[in-house]
Amino acid sequence: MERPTRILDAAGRLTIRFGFDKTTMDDVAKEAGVSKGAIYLVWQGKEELIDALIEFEMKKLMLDLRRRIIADENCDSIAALYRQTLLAIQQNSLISALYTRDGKILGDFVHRQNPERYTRRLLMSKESVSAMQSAGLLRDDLSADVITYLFSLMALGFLSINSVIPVENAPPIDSTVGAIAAMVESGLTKPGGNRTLIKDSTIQMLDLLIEQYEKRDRNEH
Amino acid sequence: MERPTRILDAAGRLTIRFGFDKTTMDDVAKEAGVSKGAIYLVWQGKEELIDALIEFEMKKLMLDLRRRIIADENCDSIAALYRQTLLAIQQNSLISALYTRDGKILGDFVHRQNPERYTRRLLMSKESVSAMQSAGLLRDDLSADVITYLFSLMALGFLSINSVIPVENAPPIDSTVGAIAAMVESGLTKPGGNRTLIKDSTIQMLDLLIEQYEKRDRNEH
DNA sequence: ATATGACCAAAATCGAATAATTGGTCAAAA
DNA sequence: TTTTGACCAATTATTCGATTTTGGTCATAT
Repeated sequence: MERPTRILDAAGRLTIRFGFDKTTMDDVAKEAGVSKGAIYLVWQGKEELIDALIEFEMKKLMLDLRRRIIADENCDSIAALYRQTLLAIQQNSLISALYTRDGKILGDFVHRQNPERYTRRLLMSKESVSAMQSAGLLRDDLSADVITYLFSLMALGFLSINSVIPVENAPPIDSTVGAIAAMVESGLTKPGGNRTLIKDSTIQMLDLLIEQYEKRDRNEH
Repeated sequence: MERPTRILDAAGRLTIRFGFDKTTMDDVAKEAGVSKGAIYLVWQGKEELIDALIEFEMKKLMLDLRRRIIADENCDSIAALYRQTLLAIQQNSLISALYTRDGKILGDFVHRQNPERYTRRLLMSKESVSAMQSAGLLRDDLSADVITYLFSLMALGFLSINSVIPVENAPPIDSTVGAIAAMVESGLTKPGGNRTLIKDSTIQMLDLLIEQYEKRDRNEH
């Protein structure tokens, strides 16, 4: 594994355990098995390292989501897509924390910086929802804005509910996301419509995003 | 207005503004226009006052919800019921904070006490969901547990999303709850079924709960 | 009977001085 | 050239006594 990647990996591990605040450059260096100076050979400072870490995790998320969608042969509906998206985000503690604004992980760090910088909206943008409406895949008696908001709201609830209802009282994750997907399927999508392209076009979009991350990586070194 | 009620009112106002921690007994007395001793004539201490405040707000919530359901002549579906519930909770800052575990309002106080004491599960219990399934009102291909969880999860998302997406970027509340209700209607409920009793039986249940609060009030003084 | 607010002990807060840690650098080592 | 880790200024954490605030009481006033 490349050295910068090893460093980001270490930074990620420590950030999930201790949060941005309590993770020091020294810790990262030690965890990655390199000297502190080595970090500064790649990034300008802690802020740049964290930015890179988030990009790194976003890229990991996109790759994971891509893998999931390809593996799921029934992934030909928006509901199924949404379900894989939820599962992928939930697996990535850092992006999850970023999305739910988990104070434990974000700490004061993001608050001191421009907090807007550390918000991720993730897929299901207004534009794509709008496009899916036009394609007859989503019900169109609700505005694209509201549907997008609904997707965000359910994701937030799903990702943060375990701090309100302890996991031992919660149903298994699979049945929860399954139920969300079932509700979305019959509650937000439109029967019929041309579904054959959903999977392919989503993967294409993911490829585009992943390509962008890789291009940025190359430019920065 | 009764004096204990005036005190609870003052306590509520201050708690919403400053949280449990920063609200002192002196402040409450001053805000209520009574002496500090007067509070201790009614309650044993701060903890008891806060407990009473929460009961008080829960009762207000129930009364408000009752009023809403009666006023809404189309309130003959679970979706419509859920919608009024969300609106009612959202209007009550304190219960809302309790539900979402808003650290800003709860402060260290509830953490020092038994935190379980300060969690409210609110309507849509497993039992009532199960009953509605038996009555053919909710789809039964999803377990009552999961549907209950879904209701909790959406409520949590709805009540806490404004700290993730700023209100200026959010759709109006009415259209949001409207969309949630629409999604629940076609995504979780079953077409047909005997709806005529939904409204009446819910009001009956609320009356029972409200009666319990009033009985407890009478016993305590 | 009822209500008050001065009063008290305990807890929280402040402030300044001290100690420890942190992000970042760079001369020296590899 | 590439990498290191001792080093530094600056920020942050800690200590601890002084001060203030807080929850709670009760002799007194109404």
